[in-house]
Amino acid sequence: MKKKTSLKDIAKEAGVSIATVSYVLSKQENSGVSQEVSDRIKDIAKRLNYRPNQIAKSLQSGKSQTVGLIVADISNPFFAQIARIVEDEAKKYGYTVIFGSSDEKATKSHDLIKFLLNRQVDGFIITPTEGSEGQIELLKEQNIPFVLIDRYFPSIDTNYVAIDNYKAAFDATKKLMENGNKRIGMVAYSTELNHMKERIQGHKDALGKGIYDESLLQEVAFERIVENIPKAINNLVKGNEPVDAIFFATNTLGVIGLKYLNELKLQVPDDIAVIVFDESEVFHFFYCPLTYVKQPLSDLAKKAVTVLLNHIKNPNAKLDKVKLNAQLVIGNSSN
Amino acid sequence: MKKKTSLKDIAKEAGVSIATVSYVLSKQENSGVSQEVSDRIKDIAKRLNYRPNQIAKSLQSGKSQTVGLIVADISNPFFAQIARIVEDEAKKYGYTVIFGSSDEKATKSHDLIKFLLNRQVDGFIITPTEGSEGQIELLKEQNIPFVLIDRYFPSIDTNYVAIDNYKAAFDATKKLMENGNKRIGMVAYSTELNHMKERIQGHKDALGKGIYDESLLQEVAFERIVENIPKAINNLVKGNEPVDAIFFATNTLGVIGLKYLNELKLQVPDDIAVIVFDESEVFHFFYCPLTYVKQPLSDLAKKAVTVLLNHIKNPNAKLDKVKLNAQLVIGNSSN
DNA sequence: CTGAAAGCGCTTACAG
DNA sequence: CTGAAAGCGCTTACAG
Repeated sequence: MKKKTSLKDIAKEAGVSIATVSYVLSKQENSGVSQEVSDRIKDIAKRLNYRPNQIAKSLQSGKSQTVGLIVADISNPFFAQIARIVEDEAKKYGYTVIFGSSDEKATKSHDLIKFLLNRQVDGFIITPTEGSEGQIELLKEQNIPFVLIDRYFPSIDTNYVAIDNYKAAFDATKKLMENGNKRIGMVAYSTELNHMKERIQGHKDALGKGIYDESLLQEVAFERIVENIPKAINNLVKGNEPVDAIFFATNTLGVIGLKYLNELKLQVPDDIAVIVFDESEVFHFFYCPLTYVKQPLSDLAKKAVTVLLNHIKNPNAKLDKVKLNAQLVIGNSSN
Repeated sequence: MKKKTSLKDIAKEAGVSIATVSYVLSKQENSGVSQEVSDRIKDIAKRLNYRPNQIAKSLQSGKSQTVGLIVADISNPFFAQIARIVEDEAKKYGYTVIFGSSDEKATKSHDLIKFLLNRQVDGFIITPTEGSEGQIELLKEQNIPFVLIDRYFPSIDTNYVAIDNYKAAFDATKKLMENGNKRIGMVAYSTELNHMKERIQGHKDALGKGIYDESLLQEVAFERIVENIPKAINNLVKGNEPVDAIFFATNTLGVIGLKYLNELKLQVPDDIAVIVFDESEVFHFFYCPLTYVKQPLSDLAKKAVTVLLNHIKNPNAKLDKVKLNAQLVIGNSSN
């Protein structure tokens, strides 16, 4: 097991001090080391396959050049896509990303934050879970840079990058109305998280006081989607007043919901019109083109990184509250 | 911006040395610090919200308690799932995971390895890309613990955890034959990577000398799948001797392929029988249940972590070469 | 039962 | 143009 080569090794070999080697190798052009010595050091470094120890640098600088990414579940394609973009974007600026999955549980998210804080991450990108307000407040108090993504807490003054969910849901429902649908149901998650509340409100307001009634909104719990989505859909399509259309509030809800509509032999869009929030590969696979609310995922994630790095650099920067617009897309956007 | 509290702060507050605080807080029961002092230190640590600096620990110990996970693309659900399992499994043992996506490019993979090596990862879990043999050899030479996952190089003696791809493909094709199909085509990636070679060979051998002919194998390049899969399928179904069945060598190929079969109005399985290597949510969505080769993804990823951590602990452990069996699953395995 | 000291690999004023 | 020294936050023999 060869030892890794350190500055000390190079210094010994070159017959100079560690400091000199450090100056040369950290490319401070103005270091004022003679060309001859500089070249010799660089040669030796290359020959010995020198790799700077980022850990030591971090300890010295107090900066780990690392960001923590906390998502609900990295295996969910929505978050996996975000992770990928964050990865690429962070790498551009020399940052590494460490990720963790909270499973929508506040306790897990709290553990993750502590774990990553021990790891000295310079900042966080977080999709906050329900009930995690306390943790977020704590990060604020400790002046740890972070940005919330996808969701945020209106009650807490933080950086965030999100979609204008109200408008997106409003537009989607209006679209269904324009197409002649009267009763438009919605399948949503039952949660206090504001991104969901906004989507629900958008749907409600689009329909308007006269038309909207409570039975049009079907909420299902995160943990029980497979069992409860069919129930929700039955409530919408099998009552006295079956709906003409359904608006699914997320990708996952849409996947499972459409699968169930298939089982019911309900044709989309002939029997029932459907709009799904979010677009995923899965839908490109459906027997007919769907309409979705397409989130600008790439912009969302890139912006989150930009905002975070800016706040890491400049702790006193004023907070960024970014809302991006989603788009209604008919058919697959990749086509 | 409050400074983070360090051992020094606690020591000062408690009126003891840093060493004593360190002993108490690292829970060496046998440290021999008096109960009274120990309690006082713990109180102060709690009050000051002490969080050990993992970076400093790492520098001291030479171990970062971090593993590098290099996959082809974290946004691909197959790898995202692996990432999730690796995350959970690694966390159990106190390890953090840093991931990176190679996009199946050897240069990117090489850069990632160097980047993560600077970060002092204790070891790697890698899905090697075509042409990355050199990098893998280098890791070996430097005695850096690593395990290859999903694929490996038969020519290099390394740890790996993979599927018995030959058997899986052989069984899948045999299954199609049992069901009465004669001409069975295969859509595969064009690559030298052995997992693909083995799948191709399994298909070939199952059909046997008499039946197999070159035109049954359609290979498409990683970079051009969207354009080339339709071509490949046309070759299979529109020639003089159209195939009865198609075996898709991966999940992604299956998704795009089935979508195209749909466009051709070919019914599965009535017009054509299909088996897809790998199972994903996407298929649960298809209008009829499919048959797939189901990889034990969870076991695969867990095993990879176990193997890696074992080799980190015990650098002289003999190499682990693990092949797991895939299963033929009819319909959705989650039902 | 407790502390002084060295060291992990690096950077950065400061002095010469 | 170059080096000695201090320090980042921690651990760990060693001495007392």
